[in-house]
Amino acid sequence: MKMDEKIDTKKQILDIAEDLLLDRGYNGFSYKDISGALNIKNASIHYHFPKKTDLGVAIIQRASNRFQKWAGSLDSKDLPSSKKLDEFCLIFKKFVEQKQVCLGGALETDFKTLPEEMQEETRLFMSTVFQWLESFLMAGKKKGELNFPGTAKDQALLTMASLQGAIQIVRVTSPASFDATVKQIKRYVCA
Amino acid sequence: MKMDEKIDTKKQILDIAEDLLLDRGYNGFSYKDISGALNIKNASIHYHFPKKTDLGVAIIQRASNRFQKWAGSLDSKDLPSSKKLDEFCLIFKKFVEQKQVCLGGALETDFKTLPEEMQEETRLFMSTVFQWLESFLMAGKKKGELNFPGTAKDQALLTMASLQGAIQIVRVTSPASFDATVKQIKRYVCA
DNA sequence: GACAACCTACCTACTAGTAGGTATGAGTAA
DNA sequence: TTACTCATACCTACTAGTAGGTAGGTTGTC
Repeated sequence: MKMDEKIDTKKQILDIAEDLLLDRGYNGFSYKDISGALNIKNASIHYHFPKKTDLGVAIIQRASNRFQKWAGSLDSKDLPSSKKLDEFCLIFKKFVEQKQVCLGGALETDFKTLPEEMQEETRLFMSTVFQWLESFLMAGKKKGELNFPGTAKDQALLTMASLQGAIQIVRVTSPASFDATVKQIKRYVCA
Repeated sequence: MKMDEKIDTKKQILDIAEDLLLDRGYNGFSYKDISGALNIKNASIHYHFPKKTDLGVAIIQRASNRFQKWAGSLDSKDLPSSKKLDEFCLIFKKFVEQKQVCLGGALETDFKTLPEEMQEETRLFMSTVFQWLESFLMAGKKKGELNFPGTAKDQALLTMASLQGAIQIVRVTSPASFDATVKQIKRYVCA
């Protein structure tokens, strides 16, 4: 097998495992689900990711890198803060369409059952997102484009909690309830 | 064995199963965890709850009854809306102290792996909570004790999503972040 | 004697994970 | 060119342990 085919399989495993994680939680999928979907054997997954922990850590790290790339790209754009906030909400909106939850929500709910390494990666990932969100909100307020009481940290917590919760609530209501929640957030912060 | 001992075991099973559900999710615990904690055998749990589905449904129904009793009791009290909102947040705060998530959040995250009956019970439970929250907010606004833009339904969605998300976020931050989120919600709605 | 509440003993299916073998291709060396 | 070596990426075949669940027996109480 060629080099690029090897990389491809590893990437496919990650893609499917990430989907399964956001669909059913860390304890809701097994190597069998992945191998079945890719038409390979369980042992092949163990070759790329010896332990399920390794797979879990890889998913979080990849998502973390993806977010940092996304954030860096958005920061360099000259857009009004409300449009940037829309972009942030759009990340979640994409999960809603597939009735998936966000990575943070999935991992936090399963947190107590996660191996230590995954717990640590989850903390790092969430802290990265929170740092970006807080400084984004702070900058927006400074520019007079956003408006909220309290500290940017408080508002970042509320915003993140709302989006994370709203995405889960969609599973017992409808995608429209996510839009309604976003609309309500924006009524508050978009001055 | 006496009647009340039977009832007691069944109640203990429910208590422990509910704790496990809020700790680790529906796929994160097994009959073994319950039987071990109660020093009984797996088969005894199957006597009271033939299928895990039956156990899951019973947990949700009990929580739903508990909430309706709670809501009925609060509605009959003559308290300012902001105090009543505090009481509602206090339900969640109790979970935070044990680093548990709320029932809705746990079930929604595992939703796609739940048996059909549990999915339906989850929808009913959440709809009960939402109905109460919406009419509570509406009444509070009418009395001039609460203040929010948009409809009471929109605000109910935002409030619920925030609390549900905040409780989960505690697992990667600290209990203080829950308090900060609640404070932020109240800055908006408590006129 | 009937029934409730438990038990032992078992089942099948699945879990993550391992040991060891094989096919393929790239790199080197005569 | 051929032949040897090596690593990659997969495989078969297996393990021990756990999952939810069942059949049928025992015990204590009305």
